Amino acid sequence: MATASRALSPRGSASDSTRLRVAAAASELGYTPNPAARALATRTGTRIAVVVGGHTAHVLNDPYVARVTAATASVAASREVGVSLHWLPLHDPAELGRLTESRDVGGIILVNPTEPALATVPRSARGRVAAIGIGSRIVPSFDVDNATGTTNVLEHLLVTGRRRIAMITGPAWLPCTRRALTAYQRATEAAGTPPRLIPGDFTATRGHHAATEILTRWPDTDAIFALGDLSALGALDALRTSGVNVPGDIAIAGFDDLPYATLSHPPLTTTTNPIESITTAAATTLLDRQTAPPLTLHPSTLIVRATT
Amino acid sequence: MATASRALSPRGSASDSTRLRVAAAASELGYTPNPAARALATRTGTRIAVVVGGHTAHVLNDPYVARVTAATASVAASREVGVSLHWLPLHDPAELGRLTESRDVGGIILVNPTEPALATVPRSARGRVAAIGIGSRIVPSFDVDNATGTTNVLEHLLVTGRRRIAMITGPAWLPCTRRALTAYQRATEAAGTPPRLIPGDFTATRGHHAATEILTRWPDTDAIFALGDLSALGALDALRTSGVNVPGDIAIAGFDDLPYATLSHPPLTTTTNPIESITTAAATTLLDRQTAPPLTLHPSTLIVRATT
DNA sequence: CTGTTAGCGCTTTCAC
DNA sequence: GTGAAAGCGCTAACAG
Repeated sequence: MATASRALSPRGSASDSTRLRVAAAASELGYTPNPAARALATRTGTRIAVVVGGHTAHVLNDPYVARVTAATASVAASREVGVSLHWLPLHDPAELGRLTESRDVGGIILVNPTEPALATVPRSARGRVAAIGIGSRIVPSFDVDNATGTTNVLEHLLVTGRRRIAMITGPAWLPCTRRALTAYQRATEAAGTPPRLIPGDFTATRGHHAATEILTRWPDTDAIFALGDLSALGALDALRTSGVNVPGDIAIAGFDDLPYATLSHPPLTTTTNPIESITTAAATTLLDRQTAPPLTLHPSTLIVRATT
Repeated sequence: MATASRALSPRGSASDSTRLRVAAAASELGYTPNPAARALATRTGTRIAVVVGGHTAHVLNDPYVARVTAATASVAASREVGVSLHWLPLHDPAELGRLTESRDVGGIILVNPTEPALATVPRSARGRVAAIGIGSRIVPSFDVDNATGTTNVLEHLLVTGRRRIAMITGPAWLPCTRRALTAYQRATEAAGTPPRLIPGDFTATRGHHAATEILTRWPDTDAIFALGDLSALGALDALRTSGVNVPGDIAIAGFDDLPYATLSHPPLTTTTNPIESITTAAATTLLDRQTAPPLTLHPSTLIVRATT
């Protein structure tokens, strides 16, 4: 019994002969390991929780979150574990603590956490929590390289002769927004270009309004960079309505490279957000109990289409 | 110990007094049930598998599949179980049998199954498998009401004076395509209108090509109905490029009501596909071990925007 | 390296 | 209605 267990496990010590013998017997009898029993014996947990920070439960319907969940569920499948999806109310992150205590949660993927939320992760949970977004001393972070992505976009805008570049940001509480913001400030400063910031929330509607606002506040703007393709598309829509020529009068660039980015008129210049690979990396780390570096950044690559 | 178990379970027989006493003690000691132990004892499974039929593993990256997975993971979370995501190669559906055998899979949600795939579900799995798409004698189906959705769209097109309506379908192997097709044939026949069918695959690219093909094969077409918003958007793009006026010359309608549908020029008329509610219904049935009717159809509601 | 022995935390007989 | 005892299928600890 124990021998069998050892033989089947890659890290158990068993001679090659028994290993083979056991493997043969196993397939002979149609043996299938029972993850529940294993989880009980090793108290290792039977699922990994995807926990999404947000102000309303609505975040659970976000397509971006859906992609994270699906990618996690896909790598989880190969380890015979499951994934559950939870909303973490940012005004009361206590729920996170409960999940880290839960005996059957083997790992937690924190999506869009805030500093306060990260602070509630107990030290004892080290190695069982990973973040997509910012991390902390005990939570390793896996994220898209927002700063470089933003810098690349701005660089491209500058190289193509734009000088008065406005930016539509994401929600202020989102750490990734802040990183992009810093990159923007650094770039505009270096170029001796005036900073023009409008807060956004990643939605098309807000992007639309933001663009209108930009037009009235800074009529001589010659480029708009929106954090999030949906906002960029909304902005594009607003400009078209106002009779502004894109990219003739104003260039537009987004962030994410959503499927629809290629369908707009003109097709949207943007930079990729490889969320599936990011998620896979985070989930793999958790499931294989690897110790991850504090920060793993996945590159965002610029895709120049016709709005710039 | 046993008493406690009985008291905590809603269906256990215990007097109200002990039930209260146990509940008090439980919260006092911060007791948390261990799903793995329960799963082992009841051999009830520790996760539910979302199994997606398709020809390549690429289906796992489909945003539609992601939404199904996320919705499942969300209801699963409340029952303390997880979700895993699997690709079911349609050319070799044997994997499905393996999953139904697996001791730790408590339920299976079959996405886009085909008849052959459904045939591999053993009778013994009745009650542990639900389908989003077509079902079978032993697999209850949860789906969007494709037929009525399609009929509504066509009705709307007819009422607004369109007579030569072309349809861009989905992949032929997808049963939902066939249902929509039937509705289309019925409607065109009733209206004494010529059927004009072009196969599609739900992508924007294919929608683009399909529209071009429609233009050359049936130049007098006055409406295009695409199964899937992405295809509709692709078609819209093609028409614009060809200088066709939408909706002046040709009306366009899609199916799904994706977020992008509102962003096109003009905004796309479409009909909803409430996949989250559908999924929630299927998952709930599985997790609560309810017996579902053979077919549960969720309504698709027409959203008239400006392409018709 | 391999066999034996205890549990992991719950539910389920089975007596009382 | 309630307690005692026997597992569910595995791995960890301990001898050999």
